[in-house]
Amino acid sequence: MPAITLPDGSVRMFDAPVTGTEIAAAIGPGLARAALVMKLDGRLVDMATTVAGDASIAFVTRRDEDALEMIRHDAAHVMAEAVQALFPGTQVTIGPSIEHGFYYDFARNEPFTPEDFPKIEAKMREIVARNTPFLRQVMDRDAAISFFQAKGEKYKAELIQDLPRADEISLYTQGEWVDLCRGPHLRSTGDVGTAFKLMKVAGAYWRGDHRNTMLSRIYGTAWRDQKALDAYLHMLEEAERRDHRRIGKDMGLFHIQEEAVGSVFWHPKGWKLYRTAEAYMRRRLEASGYVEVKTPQLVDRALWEASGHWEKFREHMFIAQVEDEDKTLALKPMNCPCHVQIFRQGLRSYRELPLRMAEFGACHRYEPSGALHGIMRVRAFTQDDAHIFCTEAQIADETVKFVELLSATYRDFGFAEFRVKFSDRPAMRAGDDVTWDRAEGALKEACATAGVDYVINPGEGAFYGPKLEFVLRDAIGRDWQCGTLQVDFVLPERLDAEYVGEDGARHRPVMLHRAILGSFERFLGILIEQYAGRFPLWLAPVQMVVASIVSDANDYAEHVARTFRAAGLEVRVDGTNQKINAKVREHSLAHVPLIAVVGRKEAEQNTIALRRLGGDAQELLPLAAAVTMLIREATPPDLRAAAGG
RNA sequence: GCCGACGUAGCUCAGUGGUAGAGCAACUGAUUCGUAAUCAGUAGGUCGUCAGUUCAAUCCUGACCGUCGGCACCA
Repeated sequence: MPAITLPDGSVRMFDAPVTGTEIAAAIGPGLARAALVMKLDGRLVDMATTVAGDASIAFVTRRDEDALEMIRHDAAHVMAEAVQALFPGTQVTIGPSIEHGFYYDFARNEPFTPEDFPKIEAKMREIVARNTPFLRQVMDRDAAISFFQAKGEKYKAELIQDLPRADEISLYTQGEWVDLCRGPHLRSTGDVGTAFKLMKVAGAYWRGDHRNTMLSRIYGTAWRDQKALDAYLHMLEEAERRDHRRIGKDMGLFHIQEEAVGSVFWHPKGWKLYRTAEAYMRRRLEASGYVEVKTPQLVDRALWEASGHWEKFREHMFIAQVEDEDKTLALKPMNCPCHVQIFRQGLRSYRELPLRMAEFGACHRYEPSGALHGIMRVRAFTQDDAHIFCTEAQIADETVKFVELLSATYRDFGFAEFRVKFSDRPAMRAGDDVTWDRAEGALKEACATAGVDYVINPGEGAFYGPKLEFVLRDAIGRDWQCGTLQVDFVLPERLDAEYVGEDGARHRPVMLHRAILGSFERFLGILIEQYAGRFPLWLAPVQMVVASIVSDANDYAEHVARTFRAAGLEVRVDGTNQKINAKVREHSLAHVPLIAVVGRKEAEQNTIALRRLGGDAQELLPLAAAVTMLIREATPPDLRAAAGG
């Protein structure tokens, strides 16, 4: 006699066990049509699930977020059936739903190409139109293994073998086709709908391990309806326009070429942007009690051996030899060992701690070729790096201070939101477990004090200590680690850093490795995408163009430019022989925030006609007043309070 | 590094087994014009590199380099 409680609190009695389908039908024909999946005591189950006892039930319709995930999951099943129908001999492996869609990994000797998509999509539409129910079936573990082995699906058999003993093995059939799946599923293939599209093919290692076979992955996207699909595809096009590689080229910010793979050639405008960011960081660090240093690029192998990098990191290091000397040097992949060398000069006192040592350190790392990505992932980059030498008792306080500094910095650059990951001990690590316990504990405690919400990122810590990763998202939705804070008990030990304590004895300091932007290259790449090249005035590499209407006004245009330049603005003059329409268009497309238009009238009256990017209004302003106003607007955010703005 | 796709003028792209085209940009000339494209002309390419097939290769084949999308990696 199940009593079914519905989301509105009402209770319905049934005199025998009922399926979700029957409950929905009992409530009304509209719900019976719309209900795709049932939430049984908070757990998603098939509509065909029988409810024997009292339960609370909610029905998921197409509009619910859960439904979208299931549409995607089921689309993966539909695609798998289509692929196996079209390409006999292909084995299925796994096919989950993901953000915006789904994928399925297939084992096939010949990889798929995008040219196969139309065929597969057509077959998928057939399967959807066929509208066969997804039927759940529980099978004995050994029977399931032999079932899949008999079908030649050795990957599925392997998956079942590794499933926890306690787990029920469920199979889902859709017509003739059957797949191992935990479920739940929509009612039938028709519920998937036709708002899907296959997007790309890719290789992917079986079980994510590069020692395993490479499978052939097909990515697809799926939505509730065509409108949502179209909106998504449109969003992707928009995102492509924001791509920092595209904008970097269009705006002439930087380039990369074959002779220096993974290194950036910064052009004047890009370098101006870089310097603006660097100057900002330098002011921030000075105001936060950091001292800045500069350490060598090329350092003898001996130091890297002492620090542990030679052992753990050598294949990622650029090694340099000199002909006349029997020495091996390496381009530094990190700044930390060098900073310890500065710390070790002379005898340090506890009174000097915390010692915050910053460097805009240029590092080189031999990154795998497949990892390179524009200026976001490069082999030569500059970190806004610093190492805080402190006592264990100071970790929490320094972490809190750091998080505050990082938040203020991100906010000033226009990133209101960022995510934090806590990466704990990796498999390959230096230091014993007791030390790791202490380091992780201290960092967690500090996070609690700083009020930082984080997600655990298991096993992803640095080899010398746990870390916090501050993650920003690019235009295409990819996450990038920018800021980081790492607790390190190991390196001070290895490199023998010590200070004299209050007690007169020698002690080991703790090192906090920390960066806010991470690498300038990566951060600027994300910044470019964030603003799609339309930077706020203080960051814009060219802040103003003075455009003359007639050549008679060119001298005045130069005068205007000189006046603004003297006040600190980056200004160009466009005195070319073009119509003002063309000039406005050109500089607007180049994302110049301010266009000062000057003709005979402005020259006579000592004014400018100001036009701002993104608007078509014109403001006629006396030159002197415009300078005062715009210089104030162009003040970097950290200086605004001081400037009274 | 692995799987796949791609590489033609500064940029975006078209094209063909008989050594290449468009638009924009550039340059020259004319035009002096009031807020998102003035007109005309000129110039510009070892078709990523190296081999092979062929009477003939930018096109077909292979290797390499690079880029792009994933996977793996990211101290």
